[in-house]
Amino acid sequence: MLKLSTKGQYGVRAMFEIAKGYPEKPVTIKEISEKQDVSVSYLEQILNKLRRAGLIKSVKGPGGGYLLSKEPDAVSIAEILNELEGPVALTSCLEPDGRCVRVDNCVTHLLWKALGQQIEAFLNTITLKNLITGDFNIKAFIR
Amino acid sequence: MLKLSTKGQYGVRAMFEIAKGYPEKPVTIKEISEKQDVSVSYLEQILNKLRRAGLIKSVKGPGGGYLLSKEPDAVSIAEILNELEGPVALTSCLEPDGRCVRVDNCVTHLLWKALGQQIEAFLNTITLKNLITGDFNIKAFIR
DNA sequence: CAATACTTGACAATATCAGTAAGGTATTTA
DNA sequence: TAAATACCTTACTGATATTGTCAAGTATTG
Repeated sequence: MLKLSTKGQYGVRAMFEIAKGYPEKPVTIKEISEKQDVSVSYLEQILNKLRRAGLIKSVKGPGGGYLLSKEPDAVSIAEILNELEGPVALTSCLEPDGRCVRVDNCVTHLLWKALGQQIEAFLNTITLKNLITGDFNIKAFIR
Repeated sequence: MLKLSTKGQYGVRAMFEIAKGYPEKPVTIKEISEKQDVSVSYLEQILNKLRRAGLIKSVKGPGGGYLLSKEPDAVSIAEILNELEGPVALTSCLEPDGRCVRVDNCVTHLLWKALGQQIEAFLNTITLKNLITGDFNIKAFIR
């Protein structure tokens, strides 16, 4: 249960590659495609969204590519996934524009909301820098 | 992102209704259907799985219905969702029978694994009793 | 024995996902 | 200034999973 879409997964991996070029070296789609084994076409869709959201900047022409807009440790996984898949919304009534007819007598509403917050909180603490250095601590979050 | 299927949602709500009858009063599908606004046919599929998994027992004949197999505070939300949707597996390579070709150089593998564990840990601590009394503490999990 | 309730399996409409394809636009370097 | 490089946009399609419905049973009890 609770699958992450490939767009989200690939997006994070693409951002990881771009982050490695920070702050100077633009990373091309082709490089990302080869290193992360994702088609150029598909990556274009993904990077487009991320660029429009301001997470990355593009540099055209030979020697061009993509650059991170801010420092790797200022980009959380939550931000990336939010742009590609929207916010965590375990049920449709928890979506930004969703309304729940049953809210008041819905015993599970609070449960899903709490879990969603828990997930967001986790993803907010992990950044691209953590991914690069590999030093995010699993145990810190489990109690 | 990260949607829960209706089967999982309805399943938890159905278990909540059944839990309210614990330990004596069998709860019929029809009652659940009316109180939780889910079709009888669909509930049959869901309750079937839960019964086969041993989470509930069925009593046939007039006055029959479904009963919880164990105490409400011994049934976690994780158990219910596990039966209906399988274990948390954010990516296909984290599924029970999945193998990841890229594991070794996959920077995100550990990340998704950690998040999955975090989610499972949360769901393991919430029980049907918590749902009934409404006293699960959100703040306890967020740091 | 009739009412009530559970059991099973087949099936279909939708929606979402995952990915491809084609053609266009912009920029830089030689 | 032209060729190379790279990004941009839109449309489309096949696969898969979800979300149920429907029909025809079987079992139990009052």
